[in-house]
Amino acid sequence: MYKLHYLNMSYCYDHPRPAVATDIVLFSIREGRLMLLLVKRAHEPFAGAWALPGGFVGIDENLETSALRELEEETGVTGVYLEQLHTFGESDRDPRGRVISVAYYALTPSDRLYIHAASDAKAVAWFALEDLPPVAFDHEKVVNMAHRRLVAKLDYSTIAFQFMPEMFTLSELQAVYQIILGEELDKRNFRKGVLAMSCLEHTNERRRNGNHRPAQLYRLKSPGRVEFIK
Amino acid sequence: MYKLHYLNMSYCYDHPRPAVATDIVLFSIREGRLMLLLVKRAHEPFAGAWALPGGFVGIDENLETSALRELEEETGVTGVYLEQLHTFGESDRDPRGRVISVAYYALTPSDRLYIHAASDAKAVAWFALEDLPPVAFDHEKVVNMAHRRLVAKLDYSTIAFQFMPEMFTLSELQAVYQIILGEELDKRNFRKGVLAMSCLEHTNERRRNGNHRPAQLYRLKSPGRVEFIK
DNA sequence: CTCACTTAGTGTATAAGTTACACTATCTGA
DNA sequence: TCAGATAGTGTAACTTATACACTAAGTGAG
Repeated sequence: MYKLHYLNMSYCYDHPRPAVATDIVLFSIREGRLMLLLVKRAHEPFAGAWALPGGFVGIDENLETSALRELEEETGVTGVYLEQLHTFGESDRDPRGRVISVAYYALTPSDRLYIHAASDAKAVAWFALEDLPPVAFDHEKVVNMAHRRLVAKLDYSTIAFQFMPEMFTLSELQAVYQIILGEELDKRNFRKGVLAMSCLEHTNERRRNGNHRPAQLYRLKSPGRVEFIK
Repeated sequence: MYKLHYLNMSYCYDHPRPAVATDIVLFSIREGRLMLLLVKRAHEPFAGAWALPGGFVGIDENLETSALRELEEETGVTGVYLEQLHTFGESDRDPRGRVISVAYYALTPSDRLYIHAASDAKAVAWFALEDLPPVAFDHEKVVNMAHRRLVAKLDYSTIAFQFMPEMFTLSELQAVYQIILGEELDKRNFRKGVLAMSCLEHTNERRRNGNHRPAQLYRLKSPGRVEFIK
């Protein structure tokens, strides 16, 4: 039976502490599919297996900072939209000992992705969500929760805009929604819906590609990537 | 600049680790108000100040277990509904050093509350949410997030049922919603709504108190306290 | 230069869901 | 038996969501 006292620091010094890590589920839309970024582990345990990018939190490092740093170190990806997902702390989730993982999910537009294996990750690659390889630790659980959160937030937030580049057409935006939701949406209702949020403004530019009418380019109204409804 | 490797355990042993704690925001409806449980701190820092119940996580202890244990040790309260809220990890949130806190919120019906100051808490007391004393650390932020979450979940989940005793009348349930939302609800629409969820069944018992028509008693349909929509 | 092709862009009628609203029912206690 | 108190019930108006088909504006080939 534990006999710990609340914020009695003697416990802090006298007892072994769990390690604290961050893990990141980075989503992006690529090749018309919802994909996420995995790194190939170089070391035991699970050496050679795919896993979420992540790593241990520095003693004076904020959690978000840690997540962004690990992501950059292992994959070279920066400038993503980041949100905390859940903290996974089952005492047996890491075979080497107690590791508590604060999981984040991140979103990035498809045009801002250059990735490279770095740090001690052997390789970095994008995988379609519905076609994941086996992953290390409890990372499948983390990925599933991140996906459920993403789908849920599509309905009541503007989170999907984080997948879009600076300027985009309404058809492109609709395609993103359809990919994440896995269903077709009605074009007119979709446009009515997103314009009713009144967080889009149309630029004076158009996208002309292919032998057809060029599409109006839109951007987010308020400067920066704002989320209006949490 | 950090040079940490992902799950390279050498980091774990070579570097100082943050302490990990759990904090619990326990809500209940009392005296017609939404209240939460605070403990008076016995030790520095913030000795004598009110704070959320909580404490350090044991090295082999699951996070939920830790939260429930701390709650019981410090306040005597058991058997609550518990859900993870958020993990607070700002590097300066505790004056003594790095403490990462996994915050939970908990709900309990008003009839199952016996509280007593225990462990090294000087005192334990319920406070109305809109009339909180100054609280230690970043606990005000934690409380605010817990409250927002609670209000948000009223709309799309059956979480409010966790405030109810085994059997309750629809008027009592409506009162709970009104207290949490801070607004009056239409009686007929409310009853239509909750009955449409079809997770209530009416018992054959009635509550007769006061000089008026007795009310039908309901209970949750499925055994246990189930939440249907996460 | 015009025609075939491709995607962009637009409005309306119906269905579904939400809101507003007032009276009768049933019990207690004087 | 009557006054007082809370329980319990339905409907019409309004708002929101859904289903649905054609015209517009480019490109490129013949």
